[in-house]
Amino acid sequence: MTPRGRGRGRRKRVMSFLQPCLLVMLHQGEAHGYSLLNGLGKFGFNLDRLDPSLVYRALREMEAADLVASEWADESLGPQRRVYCITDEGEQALTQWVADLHRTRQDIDHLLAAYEKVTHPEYKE
Amino acid sequence: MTPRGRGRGRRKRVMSFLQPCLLVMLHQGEAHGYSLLNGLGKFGFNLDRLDPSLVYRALREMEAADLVASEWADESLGPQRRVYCITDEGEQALTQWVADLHRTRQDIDHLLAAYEKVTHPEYKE
DNA sequence: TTATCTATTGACAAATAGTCTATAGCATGT
DNA sequence: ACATGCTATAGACTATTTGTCAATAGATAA
Repeated sequence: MTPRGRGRGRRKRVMSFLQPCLLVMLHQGEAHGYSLLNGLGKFGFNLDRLDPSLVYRALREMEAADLVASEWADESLGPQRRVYCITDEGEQALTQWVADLHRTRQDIDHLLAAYEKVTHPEYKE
Repeated sequence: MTPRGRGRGRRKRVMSFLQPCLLVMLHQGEAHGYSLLNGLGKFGFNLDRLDPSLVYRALREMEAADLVASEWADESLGPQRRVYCITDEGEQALTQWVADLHRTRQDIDHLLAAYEKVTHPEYKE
C-alpha cells in the first residue's frame, strides 16, 4: 500500500527552521512551492519525511504576514503553480532571523562547551 | 500590583533548549529545581521572562522519561526542595542531544552561509 | 482510463510551549 | 502577631506550533 512514505517517523524540529530556510531561498530568487520544497534538501531536511503541506502552509503564513508575495504563473505547462518572491518586509524579517540564528548558534556552542568541559576535564582545582 | 514581571513578551524558543540545558547542568552535578532555574541564565535564558513552572514541568517530564531521578531533601532549612540527579538513561539521552545540537549547529551555519553568499556576492558569472 | 507526477489546499489531531494561580515554609521588619 | 517577600514546587488551562491525512486537479505516460 505504501501510504505516503512521509511521516511515520518521530517528530523533529521542522518549522522552527523551515521559515528561515524558505526566506533564504526566496532571498536568492523567486520560486514556486514545489521547487522550494525540493530545495530544502540542501538545508538538512529529509525530503522523504517532510510533508509538503508544511511547506505550503509556511508559505501561506508568511504571505499573510507580508514576508512574501505570490501570484499564479500561467505557463500553461503542468498544473498551476504559485510563484513566490520575498518582500522588503521579508528581507527585514530575514535579517532578524539571521541575527537570532547567530545567537542561537552561540547558545548551542555554550551548551556544548559546558557539556564537554565536564566530559573531558583537563584540570581539577 | 506588578503581576509577575514574566511573560508578556513575545514567544521564543524555550523548551526546545530547556531540557538539554537542564540535563547538562545535572550532568555537572545534582541540584534542585530552583538552583537549576537560576543556572539557566548562563545558557542564554532571560530569567525575568522565564516562568519557573516551565522548568519544574520539564524536570517532571524528564523524570517521567527516566532521564533524571529525584528525592526530597530534608535539610529542614527553608521549604522542601526536590533534588534531581541525572540517570544513566539521561546521560545517553544527553549524548544524543549533543549530537543533534552539533547537527543543528551545522545546519545553522549552512543557512547563514547561504544567506551571506547572496548578500555579499564576490563574483557573478 | 488508469496510474503517476507535479502542485496546492484544507481539516484535524497531537505535541509543545506559555500564562496564571495556588500552595507552603521560612525570614525579616514593624 | 502580622504583612511582606523570597525560596520552592505544582496544577490547570490556553495558545501556538507541528504533524498527519486526505482531497483536488491538470498533465503525461502506459
